[in-house]
Amino acid sequence: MKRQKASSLADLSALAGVSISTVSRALADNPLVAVATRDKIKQLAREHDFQINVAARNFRLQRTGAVGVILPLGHETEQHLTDPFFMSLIASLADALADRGYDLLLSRVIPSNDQWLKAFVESGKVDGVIIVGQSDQIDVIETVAASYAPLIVWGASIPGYRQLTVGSDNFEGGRLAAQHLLSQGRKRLTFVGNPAVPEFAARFAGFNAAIAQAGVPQGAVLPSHVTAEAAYATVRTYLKEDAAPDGIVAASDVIALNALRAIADHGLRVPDDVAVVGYDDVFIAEQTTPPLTTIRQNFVLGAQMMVDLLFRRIAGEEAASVSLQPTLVLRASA
Amino acid sequence: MKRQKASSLADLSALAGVSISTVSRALADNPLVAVATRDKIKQLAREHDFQINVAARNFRLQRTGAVGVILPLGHETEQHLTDPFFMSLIASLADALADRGYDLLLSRVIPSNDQWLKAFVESGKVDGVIIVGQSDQIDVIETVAASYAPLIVWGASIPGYRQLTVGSDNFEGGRLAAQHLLSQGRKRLTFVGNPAVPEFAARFAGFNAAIAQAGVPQGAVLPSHVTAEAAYATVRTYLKEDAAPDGIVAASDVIALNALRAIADHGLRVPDDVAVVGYDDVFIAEQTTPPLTTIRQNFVLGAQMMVDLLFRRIAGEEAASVSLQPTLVLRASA
DNA sequence: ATCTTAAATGCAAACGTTTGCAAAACTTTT
DNA sequence: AAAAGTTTTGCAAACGTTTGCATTTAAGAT
Repeated sequence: MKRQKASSLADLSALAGVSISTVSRALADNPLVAVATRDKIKQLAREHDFQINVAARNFRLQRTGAVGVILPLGHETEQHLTDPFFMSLIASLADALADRGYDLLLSRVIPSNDQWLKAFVESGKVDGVIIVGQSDQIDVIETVAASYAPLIVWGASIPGYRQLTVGSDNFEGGRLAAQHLLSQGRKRLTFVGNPAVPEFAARFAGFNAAIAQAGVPQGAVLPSHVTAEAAYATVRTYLKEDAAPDGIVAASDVIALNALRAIADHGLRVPDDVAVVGYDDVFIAEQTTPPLTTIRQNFVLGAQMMVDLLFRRIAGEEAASVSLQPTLVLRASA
Repeated sequence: MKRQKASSLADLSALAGVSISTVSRALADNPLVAVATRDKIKQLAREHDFQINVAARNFRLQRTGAVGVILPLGHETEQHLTDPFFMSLIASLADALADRGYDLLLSRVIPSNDQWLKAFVESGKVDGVIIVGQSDQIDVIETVAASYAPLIVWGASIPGYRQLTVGSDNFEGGRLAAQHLLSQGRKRLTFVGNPAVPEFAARFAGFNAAIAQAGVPQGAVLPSHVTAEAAYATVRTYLKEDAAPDGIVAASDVIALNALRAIADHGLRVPDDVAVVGYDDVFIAEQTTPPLTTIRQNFVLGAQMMVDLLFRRIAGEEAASVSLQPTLVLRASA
């Protein structure tokens, strides 16, 4: 009993004694083909462990079977791809796409001119694009989004912009963080993070809103860059210069991590002297010393939403931006 | 002056008044076509910003233009994809592949049976496969590697196995770590990590070799799992039970991170009471409190080597496994 | 038995490329 | 000016699918 591998519909059609068309239809469960024929062909396909040529199919169907996931590395070139939050998001995206039989084409882009997205979209390598993080490329994205529907962005939904976004409510997240510190009776709050990043700007706005409502003095902002060294240096310097804050809201867990270190190096204790609230709840957040109280973004849900929206757009349907609610995760740092 | 987008060789051939074949050859710099013709066609292609249909080309050439990057999630299901080391490696792989015009197809696999790799390879979706981490799937990999050449593995090169590997010299890394602690006069060393993971086993062996050579008592091993909680709990328990070690070599930075926390929670100081050496030098290693002394694996070089070897294999050439030398990075923890 | 309708199958084109081979267009040699 | 060579171009097939349309086969109605 020979069980040669059948590697094309033609092979299979020869084995079954029917035409290629019939085989194609049978495997696709097309009701046009008789049940008996269909079963026979499927059985044969199993026996000869037939795997359809995906490239040929996609070619014929004029699609690619892949979705591009792009990380624009705008202001913080080194940081992005290794950022645990983005990685977690990508992992979840890979899963969500795999569920639909699509592949994930990973691409990181350092925007050199404002044509990079257009070029990528027109390269025909993907059926849709997911951009992870708006970076400083909102306007570039907006331009392309105007004429290219299957494009989803992880980031902030900004009034007046039409790009389809999925993101957590950064304002609310910032508010939650500040409110938590305020509720502990802390009064000298500082926000660490670069407000030029749109996500961070929203978090900062929420932070300020909470402070305003509580009626304590306006908090300071330390416009730190996202890189590790920058965050550390910023906090370190701040602690030396200024009256010490009793609470820090960091724009990301990575920044918080470095704030923890700067505070420790300055001889202060967390959370006794200074409380720290992070943002993202990346997997190392519970492993820091002390473990980080932080604002959790649900990246599994986020990834699913993005993929959902993307396929709706690919199918030509309407879809609206989604905002996910962040939650406060209590650990030891605040 | 109309500048419609030309979307196929046919479009372009109509514009240039030559045949499709000539256009194809011209764009490929085939010397068969006259220089003047070639220049004209190339100019036209630029003007109408022609992008060749990659799918069609790959289909015709019977290749996919993609390389699969697989993360087998054997013993440590949750840990892998978010592990900063793997992510860094993947990022570098994406770059190295992009340089060669290849795409990266990300796939994470939870091995349910021993057919997963065979199925993936035979799916025809990729021209080659890079497996990141052997996990507990060495034998599965070995079976497929016997008949499928374009397969490269990040991991340990084990005598008797023929799979083509790129990896850092884990034995040497473990030795370096232990030696560093011994050179500080520390005498009670402990290794934290699960030796069932092949990479970790080699690191442990190097660790033991250094101890044997120094003539101090044999170090203890704490076969911790890689997950955060497990590592923390293991070290915490150990510190309570036993005479405290004065040096810990962790099998990874993530483990080291948790060791730091366990030590701090136990009321001991790093490095004064217990020194800690990590492994990998992931990006958070310099951001912990205190920053980690660790063994660096050069993932950029590693990724390039893997891609190099892969393309040699795809081209049908011979290639041999590569072992990279790890280096000790001195920071504050040891 | 013949005609009509329905169900099942097959034919052939198309997707956009690359490439072996044949043909055409130039060059050089005689 | 024809023959022989050389360079340049074009024809057509092929890669493995899917699918509109035509055709065959089976079933039902008269």
